[in-house]
Amino acid sequence: MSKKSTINDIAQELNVTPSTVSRALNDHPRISDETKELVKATAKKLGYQVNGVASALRSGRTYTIGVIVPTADRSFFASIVRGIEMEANRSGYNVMICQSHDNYEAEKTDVKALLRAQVDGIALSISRETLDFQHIEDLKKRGIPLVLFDRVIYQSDISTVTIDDYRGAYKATIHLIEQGCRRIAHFASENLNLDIYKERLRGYKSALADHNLPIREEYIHRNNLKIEGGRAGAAFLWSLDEPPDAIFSASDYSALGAMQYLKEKGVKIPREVALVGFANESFTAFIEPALTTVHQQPVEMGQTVAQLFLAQIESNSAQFTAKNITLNAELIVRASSLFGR
Amino acid sequence: MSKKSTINDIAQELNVTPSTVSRALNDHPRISDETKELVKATAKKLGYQVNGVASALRSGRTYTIGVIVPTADRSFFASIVRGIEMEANRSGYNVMICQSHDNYEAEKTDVKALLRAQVDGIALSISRETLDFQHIEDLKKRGIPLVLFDRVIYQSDISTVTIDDYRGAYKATIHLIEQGCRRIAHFASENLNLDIYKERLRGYKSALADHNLPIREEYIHRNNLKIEGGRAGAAFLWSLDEPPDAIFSASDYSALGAMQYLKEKGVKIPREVALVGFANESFTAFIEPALTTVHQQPVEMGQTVAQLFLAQIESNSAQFTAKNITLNAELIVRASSLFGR
DNA sequence: AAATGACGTGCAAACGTTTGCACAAATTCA
DNA sequence: TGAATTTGTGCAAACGTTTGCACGTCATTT
Repeated sequence: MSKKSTINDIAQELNVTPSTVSRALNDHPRISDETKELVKATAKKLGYQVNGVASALRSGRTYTIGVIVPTADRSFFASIVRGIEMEANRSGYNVMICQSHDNYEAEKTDVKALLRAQVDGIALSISRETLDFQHIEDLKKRGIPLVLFDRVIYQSDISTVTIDDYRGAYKATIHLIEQGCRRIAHFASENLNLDIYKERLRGYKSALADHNLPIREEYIHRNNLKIEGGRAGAAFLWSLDEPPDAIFSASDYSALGAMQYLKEKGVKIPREVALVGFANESFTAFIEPALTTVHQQPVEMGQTVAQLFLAQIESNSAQFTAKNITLNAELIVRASSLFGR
Repeated sequence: MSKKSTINDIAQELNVTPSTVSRALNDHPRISDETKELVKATAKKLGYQVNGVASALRSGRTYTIGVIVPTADRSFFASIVRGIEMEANRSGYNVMICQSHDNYEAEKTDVKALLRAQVDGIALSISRETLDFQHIEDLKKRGIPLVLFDRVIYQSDISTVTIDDYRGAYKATIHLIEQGCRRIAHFASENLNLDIYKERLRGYKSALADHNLPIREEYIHRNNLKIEGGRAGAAFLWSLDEPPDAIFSASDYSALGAMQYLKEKGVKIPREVALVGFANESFTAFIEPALTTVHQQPVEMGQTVAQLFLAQIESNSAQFTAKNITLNAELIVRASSLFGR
């Protein structure tokens, strides 16, 4: 009920001007400590709450950073968001989260909504469906601070944070080779417009090449990297004359799909086939056998995104040079890849 | 770079006043179709984007609804958020998501941040740690439209959306009894300040009573309902002279913990003990045996929250009576509860 | 032909802050 | 002691919209 109070109410109460109140609340150096105390006390007394909208309109800064993720319910993205939040909050920024649900149109709508809300900048992980990057270039043109993460495109003036997908995939494949696997299949994304999947494929191929193993095209199965994709992939591979003895999947979900299919078929994991996923989704530790996977340091990624972002904002944007940061990818060995056991 | 354009720019371009432009853009009935066309065309030409902040300041409405969830990376909450988003977007509202991480202080901070952002209302699921509800009453006093969901407190003037935890728990327990289980244990929350856990406990007890089964206090284990809690609970139960032949856990996570412990101990599930969880987290379908659980209709819950909320906003708040809506809980039977097999 | 009403637009204030500039009082410096 | 500087506050404009009120121009009604 109690009508919201404004700095004017405080000003009246104390017989000073709104300017003084504003400065006092913002700890302006030219305001006496005495006045500050008084102002803050009455502010509390009146239950004053700064009107962020008014403040944003005048100052041009909302202290809000917009984050667009494909989906917030994957532990990978959830952790990134958390990392961003942690770091942003420390500097007094808030985070506004939008989900694209891996849909191009939704991604564009989200961008619009965030611009409408006048966020101070946008952190974005590109949806899988997105093929046209005009909306991203528009952001750049408008001078909106922008950081891409994980699913990025490389462009001279755009900052990015990614993990080393290439080395992650390389490590995973090497691990399988070391376990004695020789016929290693790979689940790749059906559309390779996103670099992350290209890189994972490249890492896989390099590892094979470095160990003089042939790259057999029929072992590279492109699917949607979801559970069904993995099932389909496994079904295809086990229809071959010579099925693989290992699968390195570019996604935990398709690895899970394969695992389900193979179990149903009675193929023993990891005795007859070793499995490695990618992303360290939380379920990978719960399933049986537990899935070996590549950890992507999502919290650190989020923190890095926020740091880059804040740096970009503080450095009055004019002469900010885009940075491309790559984080380490770490192999987490669990039961599913211990071939032969 | 291109400086943001405003309605003034459009006005100048067309030799009309900003008022006309504003009205044209908002499809005011008194503006001629001709003018509307013109205005919208030049708006597009200039790449005009409404400044939501300015609009919000003047109109007092941000068309943003704030949502506070304990954590966004549980599929339960993620789905609720999605439901809210769907419904809100349809009415032109945006959603601002905050996570309390089940922490009381963070919850209060989130509320402040949302108020600062002048959201049109708040949807909140109370953190597990929250024992003091002053901040919620403050919201009510300030006249902020408020809807609580899932983890709620009942108060005459606050709208809530919950599922029927009592009947969900009752169904789950009955199911176990029908499977032939007679010594059914329960994992309850260690602090019962949240009604949902009280209700689940009550449903469990009622089901036992209705079938003339004794309620044995040593079979009711209170823990944090996380994985460790479930492990501890199972460890305790299997230290008893007569371990149970079923566990109905108030949470999927503690059910998982119990499952892990029991597997390690060599207890066969569901041959020797049946297991039922609560919430239908996504991993429950993936683990082995797949976990029987209670589905909470989170998307519908989210949609309902949004609807209640919008109704509350549109009905110029003055005479809005709080509603308490309860959704159905549905038992999803999977392998883990098929006792004896 | 005068009165009425609908139509289309303009005027100007308002939303609650922030902030450049100005200015008086107090303090410091030479 | 006078000048220069610092300190503390006020004035008023500005941020980009929205919106109540007013007003002129038509078409319609009586």
